[in-house]
Amino acid sequence: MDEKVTAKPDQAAVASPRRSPSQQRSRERVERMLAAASALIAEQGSDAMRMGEVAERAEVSIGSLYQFFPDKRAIVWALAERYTAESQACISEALKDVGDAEGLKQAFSELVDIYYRLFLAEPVMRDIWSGTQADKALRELELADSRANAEFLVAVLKRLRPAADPVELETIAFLVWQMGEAAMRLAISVDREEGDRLVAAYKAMALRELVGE
Amino acid sequence: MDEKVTAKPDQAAVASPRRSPSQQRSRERVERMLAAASALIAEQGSDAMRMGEVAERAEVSIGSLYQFFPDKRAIVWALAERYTAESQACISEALKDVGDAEGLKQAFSELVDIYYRLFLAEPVMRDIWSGTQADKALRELELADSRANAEFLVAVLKRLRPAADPVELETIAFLVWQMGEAAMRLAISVDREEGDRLVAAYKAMALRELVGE
DNA sequence: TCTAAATGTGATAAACCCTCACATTTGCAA
DNA sequence: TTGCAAATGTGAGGGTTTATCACATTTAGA
Repeated sequence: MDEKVTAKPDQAAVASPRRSPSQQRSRERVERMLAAASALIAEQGSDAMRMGEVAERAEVSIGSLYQFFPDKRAIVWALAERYTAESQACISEALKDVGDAEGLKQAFSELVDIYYRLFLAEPVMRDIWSGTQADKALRELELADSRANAEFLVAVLKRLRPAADPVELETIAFLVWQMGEAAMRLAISVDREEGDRLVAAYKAMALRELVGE
Repeated sequence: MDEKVTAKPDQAAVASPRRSPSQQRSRERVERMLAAASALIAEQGSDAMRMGEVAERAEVSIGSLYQFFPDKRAIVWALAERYTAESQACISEALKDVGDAEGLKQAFSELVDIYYRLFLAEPVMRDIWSGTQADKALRELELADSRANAEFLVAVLKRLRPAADPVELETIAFLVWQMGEAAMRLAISVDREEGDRLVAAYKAMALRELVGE
């Protein structure tokens, strides 16, 4: 037989640093690499980002880049992970003290606004979440993130509607959250005016789902 | 100065056939190319699809491939366009005779089911719409498609709620439609049971938006 | 001071996409 | 039928990019 077994690149493989920087020196260099990548993504998008450019801008050899990141996707992934960690903290904070329907309305509404502004202002985040669907590792990160955020919502919902079926609450929260991300992506890819309308419509729809009516 | 002006590939450029096949012979060959591409995408995804493989499987030289498609994305785009044309016809058909709220409920519900089954069964469509965000031409195609489909919905809504603000109806229809696509993408990337729940939840949410409550 | 581990380097292999100069086939007017 | 221009077909090779690896340098700590 002797089939070609060229080991197709396993897209699912976790994109973790191939070597974690243990010395101060290398930790700083890794920061520079990430900063360079971030800047390049902001300028041209992650697809057009070239490993050589990242190395050059970080004042590092291409070899050093691959010392800490197994491949190109791993760099994007590392940036995405930072964003998710940050935003989860923010979301958890915003929702943790919600006690009644009115409070949820307030908090959720603010959260949507914050996210929208973030999407409008952060080219890197925008680019990364756009490419999310094409990359298995990124998609999984986003799903996990979305589930975690939905969990914060579920906690609130359980307090507000203790009689409701937990599975249904989970489903609704997860769906509402994912739709929010979809709405943001949509909103930023049309003109500003329509985007605003779409976000407002989403907000209304989501609140109807979350607090009953 | 003498900057490098390597003409970054203009991702926005329309991906139309570089030469339309005018003879019967070449039209058949183009069909073979598309069929080969479709099969390869089904097997490994459009990202992993190699132009050489497409040519080989279509029993055509690599040069012939590029005679009719300016680049790799153009092949994917051509397949995507076929799908949208087909599905638009189906959607238009399903919605055209809707006269009252109950009819809309019925028709929309069936439409969602059909789409869901399609997403579950069609690896090619799935892959193409997944990659949609990363490719400008594809994103535009999907947006245009979504708008067109939303238009069918708007037509129905205008009949059912003649007093409502047209702009708001447009917004709602567009949003509901886009969320449907997002819900499908989400549903197929989790296990079947949860996927079913999510689609059902989406359906309920969408109907509440469309027919009032 | 000395050594093993950590880190740094860049030429180069490997994989792809796409072009181009040239060959072949087709449609059709004379 | 013949001749010819347009359409179509071909695949070796150019150019770009990702990623590797053998070797050089630096660091931590015994």
